[in-house]
Amino acid sequence: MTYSIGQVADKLDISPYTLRYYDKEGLLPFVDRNAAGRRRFKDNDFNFLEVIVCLKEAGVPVKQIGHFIDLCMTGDSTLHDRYDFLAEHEAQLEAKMARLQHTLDFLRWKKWYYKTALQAGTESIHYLPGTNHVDPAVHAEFNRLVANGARPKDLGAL
Amino acid sequence: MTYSIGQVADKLDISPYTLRYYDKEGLLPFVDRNAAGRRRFKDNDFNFLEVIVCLKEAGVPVKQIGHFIDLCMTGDSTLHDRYDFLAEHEAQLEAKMARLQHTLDFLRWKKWYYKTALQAGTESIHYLPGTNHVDPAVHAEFNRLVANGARPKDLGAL
DNA sequence: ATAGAATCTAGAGTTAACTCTAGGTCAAGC
DNA sequence: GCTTGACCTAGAGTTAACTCTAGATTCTAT
Repeated sequence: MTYSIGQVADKLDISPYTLRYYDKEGLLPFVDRNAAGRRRFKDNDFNFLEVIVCLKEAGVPVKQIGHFIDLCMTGDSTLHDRYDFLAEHEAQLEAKMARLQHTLDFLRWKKWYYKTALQAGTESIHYLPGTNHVDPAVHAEFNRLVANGARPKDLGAL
Repeated sequence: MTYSIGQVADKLDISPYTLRYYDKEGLLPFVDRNAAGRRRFKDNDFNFLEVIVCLKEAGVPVKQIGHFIDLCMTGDSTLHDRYDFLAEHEAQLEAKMARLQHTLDFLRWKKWYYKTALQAGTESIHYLPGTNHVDPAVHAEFNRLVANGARPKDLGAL
């Protein structure tokens, strides 16, 4: 069974333009061509495509993905490099997810900040008396609620 | 207490170029200037900067962050819009983290794939007999190990 | 007082990752 | 047989987010 570029594009929810661009950048050296020069993807190619999509989602630049594909095409002598490549990007992704968790925590505290302002009808309830400056005690109060067992995600819900 | 653009840049680990670019894009309307026209950041400005950095990390485009800052400068009439804005990006970030978790799972399965190939000295242990095509049973085997309680993160460790 | 560092603006340059255009070939349905 | 749509390449265009340059000004430390 083989697939045209359009069929692959539909399956992966990627445009044919993008697939050709990936090919130009060396990400798809495994794809066959028919007599007329059109790309014919095989079932096994989806194993590579899956990896490409995964690395893209992980934020790996196209050039580096191309390097990984090069390693794949070279054979068993590169197994260790391929392992290291994946381990490196696993670590980077773990670090990114930790950062995003902090970002999410912050977003939730700010949501609570606006929820309480909204309920009071004015943001000024959070200001130091006689200023437009946020009272640091407000964040401390939020943290206290969380420390007492409230879930950040719930605190911000209207 | 006020801070120069360079001091803020150091604190936030952002270049002064980038801060000026953000200003040009309307993200920093709250920053004062001294008599010579130089930016003077106040302590309270860090509340805004924190939000900007958070939204950037969450992947929100600069233009949209500018819109949020506009809402902030307008006053209490926009409290609901600001709440909705944060709620929307909270949801988007949650979705992104779920996708990244899948990506991480995939990366770990591939790491295990290469770990086992490495231990065998050849990737061909994963191929269907007489082909260069990966046996789908290999992924199934990994899933079985996970279902039996192994942690994906540990399975790939050398 | 003065040298060197930091800042200012306007605007040009860079980079990554697409995204599309032009001009042509190929294939499937009527 | 002919039309319509999918595909091809080469290369131009786009967009976001910086990043830097030039030329002028200002601040800081001797």
